Amino acid sequence: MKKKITLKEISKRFNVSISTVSKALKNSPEISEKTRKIIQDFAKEHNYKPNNIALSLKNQKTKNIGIILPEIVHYFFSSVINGVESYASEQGYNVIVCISNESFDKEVINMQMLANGSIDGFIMSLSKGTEKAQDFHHINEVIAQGMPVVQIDRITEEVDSDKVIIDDYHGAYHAVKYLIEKGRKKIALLTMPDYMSVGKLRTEGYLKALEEAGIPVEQDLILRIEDFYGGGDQIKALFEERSVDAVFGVTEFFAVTAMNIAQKMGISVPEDLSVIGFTDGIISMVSNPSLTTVSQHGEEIGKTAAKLLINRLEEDDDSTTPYVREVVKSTLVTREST
Amino acid sequence: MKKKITLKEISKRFNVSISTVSKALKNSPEISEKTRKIIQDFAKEHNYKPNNIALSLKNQKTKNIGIILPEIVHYFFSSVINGVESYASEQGYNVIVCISNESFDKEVINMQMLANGSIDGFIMSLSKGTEKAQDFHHINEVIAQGMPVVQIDRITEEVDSDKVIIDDYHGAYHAVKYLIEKGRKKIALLTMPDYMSVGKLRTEGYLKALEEAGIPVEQDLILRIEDFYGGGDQIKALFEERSVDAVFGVTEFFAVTAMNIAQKMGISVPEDLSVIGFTDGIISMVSNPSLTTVSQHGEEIGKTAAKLLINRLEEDDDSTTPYVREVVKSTLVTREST
DNA sequence: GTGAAAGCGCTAACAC
DNA sequence: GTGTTAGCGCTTTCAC
Repeated sequence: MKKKITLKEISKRFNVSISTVSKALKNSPEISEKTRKIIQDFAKEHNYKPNNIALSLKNQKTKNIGIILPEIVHYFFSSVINGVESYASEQGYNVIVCISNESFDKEVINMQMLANGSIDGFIMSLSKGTEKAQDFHHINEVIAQGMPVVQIDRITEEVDSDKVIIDDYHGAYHAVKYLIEKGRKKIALLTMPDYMSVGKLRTEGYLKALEEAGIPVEQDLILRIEDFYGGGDQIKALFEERSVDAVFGVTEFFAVTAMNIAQKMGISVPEDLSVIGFTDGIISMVSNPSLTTVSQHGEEIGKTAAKLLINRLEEDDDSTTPYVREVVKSTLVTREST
Repeated sequence: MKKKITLKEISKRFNVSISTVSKALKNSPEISEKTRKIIQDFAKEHNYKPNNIALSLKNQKTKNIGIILPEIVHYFFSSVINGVESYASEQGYNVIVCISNESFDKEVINMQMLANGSIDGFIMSLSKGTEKAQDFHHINEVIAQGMPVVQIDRITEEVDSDKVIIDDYHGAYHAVKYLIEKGRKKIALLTMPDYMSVGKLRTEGYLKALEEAGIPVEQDLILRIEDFYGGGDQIKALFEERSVDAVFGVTEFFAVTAMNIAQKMGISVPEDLSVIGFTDGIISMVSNPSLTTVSQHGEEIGKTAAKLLINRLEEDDDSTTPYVREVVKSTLVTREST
């Protein structure tokens, strides 16, 4: 078996027209049994497969979906891809992955590149840069061009589209409430700057839980960490200056970092300090002690988003299903750190 | 700005032919300055961009590269994607990601799906199933069809292609040698079954280091773990039955698991037990104590593979550059666990 | 300076 | 039962 074979070549081989071959391969009753058979046999033997590009051009659909994420070396996002990929491939779709690296510019370029026919629709989570800039024109443009977009996790209400999120607010609220029920009172919050949508919501959940329990909010127990893979110094300073009996980190990384710093300072976890993180990834499972976390169910988010997008792609063009907002429930996975 | 606009529509708008528009947009001197200007202005205003699919069909190249990996929720593989994506997007290529989930069948299906015109070439790492089955016909077939393949990490010599690997053998050898130099003598090996190419090589490196130091190999210090995210029971049994003063795990996960089990049994790391893992991921950084590892430089592997592939795609079809084998050096990153 | 036509690979309505 | 034709969007050669 060599080079891919085309309808044209098969048609030449048997001195018939291209359309005869096409029909024969599709088992059309228009074609005589005999002709069908020889053509099908030949095609099988030469492993004929229709060219995807030609089909895309003809059908005006690529059967590709684009997914744009801020980063990929991160448990949550890679499990999202996993979910998207698994549902998409079941449905005969391929997944084109672009990484914005948290950069607004790269996000814009990626979108424009893919929007020129390479894909049928987008699944995306906003980059840090985009959330900071609050500029969403690139997303609204592709939507205006008739290309469906499903926003996930880091979303904006400035763009009208399907959305899949977790209940960040309630997830955080329940985690902090759990700490309070365990008798903790001086609960530190390790969060992101407020322009990050998810950081803001999780912070609000924290505040709500404290308020409800009648615990006064102390601003110096709240650390806003700019660098998602940093914060060590700030955390250390906090432990040195204040007495703290629990930590709620809005990422897995923040929580584990806090736990390690505490242990090095002789603070034992969970006896002296309870720790809860967000994102139930591998880090949480292998940390020592293992980390109690709010599980984000990334794979389910990905699957849900893919389902929403593909449904929309397969429905009639003129149908005008309203946009939906799916909320995937987070769950508290308790382990040794609390 | 609405629906994507085509050359045809522009041509109608100005009552010129399609080819005139095409040339005008390409700034061809054949077209009068005046015509060029009005067409270009109109195109800019309507945000005209040529349709990628049409270009692909015309040029017989898609500017997409396919990457097939056994899994993605894994630091090494996601950093490989990162590397591939970053180089590819610099060069104007998109990346289509497929996940075989360690399954032979899914690997075959993915390859065939992509090979029908969706991409120009492959980057791939063999699934566990494929290594077990030792069946590589699907790969040889796409190569026979003229589609370049770059194998990375988990490779086979049964397929003649470009390859990018790390020096698994030497990486393991140096890690174990390091343990020996630290005075360790009863060094356990946590490895994969031998049909996994990388597991086999790392095992050989371990054996070589022992041999060189004159330390007899003890088979019951060698654990072959079938489940890449398991092995806890086997490890526990080992620690209970034998006295061990060091552990070399061929994955980060094996090493951290061993470390945690040891600590729970009251064995202190690194005093009583030194631990080294493979793959320098986030787990290693946040474990407590942090883990000494053999860094695999996934991102560099991805970048190198992408470079190799794209170079081959852009060279003349008839040029016959011999296949190369790039070896990315692994490095030992020492941390608290040794 | 502009346009017609062929071709990339495929499908489908319509002839014969 | 088989073939012709047009068309998806674009490029490019060749005519005018």
